[in-house]
Amino acid sequence: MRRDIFQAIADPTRRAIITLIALQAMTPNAIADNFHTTRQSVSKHLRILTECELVKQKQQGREIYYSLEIEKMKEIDKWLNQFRKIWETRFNQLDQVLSTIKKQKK
Amino acid sequence: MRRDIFQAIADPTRRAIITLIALQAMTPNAIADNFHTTRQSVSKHLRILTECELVKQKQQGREIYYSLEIEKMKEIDKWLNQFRKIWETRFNQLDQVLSTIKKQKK
DNA sequence: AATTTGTGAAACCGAATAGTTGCACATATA
DNA sequence: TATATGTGCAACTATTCGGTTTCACAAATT
Repeated sequence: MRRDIFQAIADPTRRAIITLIALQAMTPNAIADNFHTTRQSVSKHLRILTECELVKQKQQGREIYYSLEIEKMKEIDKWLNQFRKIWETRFNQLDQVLSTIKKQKK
Repeated sequence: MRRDIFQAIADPTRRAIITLIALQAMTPNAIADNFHTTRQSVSKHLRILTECELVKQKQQGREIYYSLEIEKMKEIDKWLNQFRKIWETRFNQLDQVLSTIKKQKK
């Protein structure tokens, strides 16, 4: 049972949930109303999101409000950093390297 | 057969492949040498990465060099933008909204 | 021409996944 | 107290996934 942030955002429903609760905390029922799925299904997604600490909950009587753990989202951004360095470079390094390899082989 | 970029980067081996070929194009065999897996397994991952246009290939005789389609990576960055706006805000908006909802209910 | 090498793809398998159904439990409300 | 509501969780099912094995084919090498 792999439970990392990349596996968590792989599912489109979970990405939609994340976007939905990013700005305001919501209950599972309220979240489910926004999709063509059941409350139980949303509950399962929330469990997965909670397990990888992407989401936090606040009990409010019998209702549970879920909201995004925004700090955790930075981890994706952090992973992207290595590629950001590349795409910020003007010329196409990849083609350069490729032709370099080609030359070395000859 | 859902084939989007988020599902593509969900697998840790695929993320490793992406990192590996980000700076220089490599053949499937060369890639496989870097992991504890078979060439066929890598080939399957490359197929998935190709299907969602994260990777491009260049035939070189009987060898095929795979390299990262760096532009495609920007799509993840683009998706992150909506959250970047939030985490760049100093105070915690989420708690604010939550207490607002609480007040409205009373 | 025969053999080796690099590759894609199909068939198969065990594990994981998303969703549904049903149940249990706690908190509201009548 | 009885009923309605909000929720988590377990069991089940169909589908997908990652990996292995096997085969086919084309390009190099002998």
